[in-house]
Amino acid sequence: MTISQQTKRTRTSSLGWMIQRIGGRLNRQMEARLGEHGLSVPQFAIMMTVLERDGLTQAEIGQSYGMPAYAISRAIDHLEDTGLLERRPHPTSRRAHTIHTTPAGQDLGPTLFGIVKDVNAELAAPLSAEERKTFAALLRKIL
Amino acid sequence: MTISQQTKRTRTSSLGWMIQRIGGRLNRQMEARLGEHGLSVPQFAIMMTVLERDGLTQAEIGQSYGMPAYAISRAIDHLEDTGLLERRPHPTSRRAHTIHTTPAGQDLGPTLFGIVKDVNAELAAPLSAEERKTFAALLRKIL
DNA sequence: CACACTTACTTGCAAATGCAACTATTGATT
DNA sequence: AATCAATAGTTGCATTTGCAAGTAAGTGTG
Repeated sequence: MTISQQTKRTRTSSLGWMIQRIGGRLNRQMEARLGEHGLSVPQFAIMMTVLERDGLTQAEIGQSYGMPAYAISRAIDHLEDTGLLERRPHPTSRRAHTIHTTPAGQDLGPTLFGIVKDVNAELAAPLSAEERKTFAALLRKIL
Repeated sequence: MTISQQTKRTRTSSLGWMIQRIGGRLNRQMEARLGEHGLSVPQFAIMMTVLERDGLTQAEIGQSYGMPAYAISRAIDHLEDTGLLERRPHPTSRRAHTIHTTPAGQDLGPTLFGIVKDVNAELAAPLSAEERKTFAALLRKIL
């Protein structure tokens, strides 16, 4: 087999390659939609985490999304600047902060859910209801 | 339903969210493995494309991977510096280049295939042979 | 309580990225 | 042939990212 054929085979049969391409497309779509509200994808991820559970520390947010501490730190800087989140002193530890949504942050929730819903609908469009269930189950196994 | 529950639901039931997380993990694994050979993920993608078909123009490479022209331009700068690829004048157009592997670039092929194979094996590990086929078919539909 | 060790978070700096503007061709229109 | 638009590729500049080092606070051990 030639190198060319082998490469093509490696690429077209690779689960990872396909996931990366789909992920890239997804990312661009999310960036486009979130950009309208001045949010980046990492900022959005943090917003979702804090909307789900108010009062987490930065370290806890990082763990829940697999994001390095410095990225959390800087993303929250921005989110505080734009008034969507706020840092408050941790009740028992003086070095930690707890992170809370502001009213404006709360208000943004439904918009964010809507974006996720739209992007997912577009993603899943080529699949039947049955296939979507199967696909979700397989993703959950891998995750 | 509270905002918290709604957020959790949005996150855990979202195909896109899961794909993003898997994609991120995949990316970190590839970065770690490729880093040993001084390659970034985009550089790797270009190497694979050129190994598959020698003599493409930069624009063609960009289309085949959905990468903007400036990224191709700069990635090839690096790949030329490290001696894996080379630009040659296009036979009919004086503004385009054709991109070719050097002997060193050819030699790297098998290593790259090996990395893709390893990372994919790890990714697919939680799935049975049957499930892998199903998963690949579903990914192909969405791609 | 002094010591080293870990944890929580921040920040300086270098490299990577994205956008928009740029040069140089080529193609299309008249 | 002269003009205008589109294409191929590059580059300056601002923002983002990642690493490594920094500060400050908490933990554990003798």
